[in-house]
Amino acid sequence: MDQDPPPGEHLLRMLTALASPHRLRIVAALAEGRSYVSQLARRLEMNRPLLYMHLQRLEAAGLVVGELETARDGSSVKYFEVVPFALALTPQVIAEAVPTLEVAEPGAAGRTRNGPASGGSGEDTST
Amino acid sequence: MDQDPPPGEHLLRMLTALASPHRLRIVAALAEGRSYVSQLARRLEMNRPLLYMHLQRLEAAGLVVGELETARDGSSVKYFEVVPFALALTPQVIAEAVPTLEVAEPGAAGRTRNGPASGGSGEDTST
DNA sequence: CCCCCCTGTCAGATGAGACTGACACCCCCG
DNA sequence: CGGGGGTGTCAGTCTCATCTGACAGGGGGG
Repeated sequence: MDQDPPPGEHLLRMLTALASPHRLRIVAALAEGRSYVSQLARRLEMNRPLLYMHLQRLEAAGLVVGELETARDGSSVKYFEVVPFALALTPQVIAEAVPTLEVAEPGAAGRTRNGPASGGSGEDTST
Repeated sequence: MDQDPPPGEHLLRMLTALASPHRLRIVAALAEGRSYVSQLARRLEMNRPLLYMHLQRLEAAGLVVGELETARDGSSVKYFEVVPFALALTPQVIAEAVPTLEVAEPGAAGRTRNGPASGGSGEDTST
């Protein structure tokens, strides 16, 4: 089940996951130590369902991991902790990752939005 | 003139600027060499106004710079090129940048949602 | 003169994500 | 039994970024 997500897709996923003040704050909070959903919701003063969604997004991007622990008393508590990721973001990295981005999805929805594109004017390869 | 944008704000701006397949593609294209708007629009097969907006966003984040050059014949061409940025993205960096994020809109919204102090509930410092 | 290439900006339609309140369910404690 | 956490999920609303077509210029060349 461990497929290879193209670098471009993964990069985009990480960026979209982090491009949100709430999610940045969540990561920062988890960087100080693991916590469970309800507690974190109180700490950050946000609704549980909302926090839940953000956590799922972060987890989908591989930035945090959640584990449902069952205490001895039987109560279930879902702990989250941050993954020690390290992403060097440079134009070079982006340039190498982009070619693996899926261009657009034809097929489904009948939007055959074919573009005549340019009229073939001066496409030069000048520096 | 040269004010200090808080690290958190700047970080968020860069992330939101890059969290878009189109903008990633633009950066990748510019990484191969400078280009002007119309040419880039043809190359990436997107509308000029749209590309224009994305370029402004990238420029606002300080990831690219645009310069309006006037050729000898008087025609104006706006060239863009990528800025050699290098951002190391780690939980640590985020944790340090987040405290400088503006919490929310001040003034309005009298949500004095002050925590009734969750009492002595389970605010544990467990690891 | 008309045609072509370029920049810059806008009102408006569209869609995706953010956000809320409520629900079903579990388990312990008084 | 009732109350108090905790998780997981849902339908619905609402805001905002995105995307499009069109416009108003500036300037060169056949």
